[in-house]
Amino acid sequence: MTPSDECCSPLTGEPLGEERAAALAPMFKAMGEPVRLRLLSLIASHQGGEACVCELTGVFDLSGPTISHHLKVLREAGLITGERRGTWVYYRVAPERLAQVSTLLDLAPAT
Amino acid sequence: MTPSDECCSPLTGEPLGEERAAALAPMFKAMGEPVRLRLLSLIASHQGGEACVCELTGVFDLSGPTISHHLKVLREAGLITGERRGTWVYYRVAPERLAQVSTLLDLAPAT
DNA sequence: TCCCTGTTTCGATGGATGTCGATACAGACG
DNA sequence: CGTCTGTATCGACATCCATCGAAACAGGGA
Repeated sequence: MTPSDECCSPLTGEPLGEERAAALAPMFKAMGEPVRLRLLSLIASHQGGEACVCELTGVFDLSGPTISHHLKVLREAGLITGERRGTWVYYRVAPERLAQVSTLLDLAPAT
Repeated sequence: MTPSDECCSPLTGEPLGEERAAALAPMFKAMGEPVRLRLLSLIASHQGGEACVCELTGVFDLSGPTISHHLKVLREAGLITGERRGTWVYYRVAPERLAQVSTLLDLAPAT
């Protein structure tokens, strides 16, 4: 499913339709795992806006395949993008997707 | 676990610590289920800022216990609060929690 | 070419989770 | 008090998911 949907009115606007909810949920689900949330944070806060997988694996007491799996989930949720440069693979966040979620949760500033 | 933690600097600020991530993940996990995301949206967008369970059950093709279970997950994640008034139970969102998440995902406006 | 390292995929497994029916609890009303 | 309705809990079950080791793939160098 291509997440090329236009953006999101806040939750408070109108009830989320079934399809919209089904499209948004995977993003939250991806961030709903502590390791993945930390991975996302590590990538987002990394200098240069990107982080090498080789730098991420060492942070956790988890096997390489497990880290790779979590990165795949984040990638398929559209939250990060990966690029191979030579031997190493670099990941960076997808800012528009994070902004989309942030906007969704923005309750009306002042009622 | 009391979610009385201080607020959140954006993801881009510094890497999320293990505890902070463990505290935040349940919120995302709760919203990572389409039915729960719609429930949250239904409550958030409902007139008066609160919604009766009796109005929520009919929206979905799911049993009462299942809806009750999802509301419990949202409640335990701190995203909604419930109050019984007579026969019916009313739920409303916890604005500060949603704002917390929204802020967390707010990437620095301009780098 | 062969090997070495970094990363991903595969297959298996134990534990978490969404769903249901049955049941229990809470409050209103005769 | 008994009963009816709305909501929550319980127990069970099927499915999903995080994790691992083994193996495959990618690229760089000897």
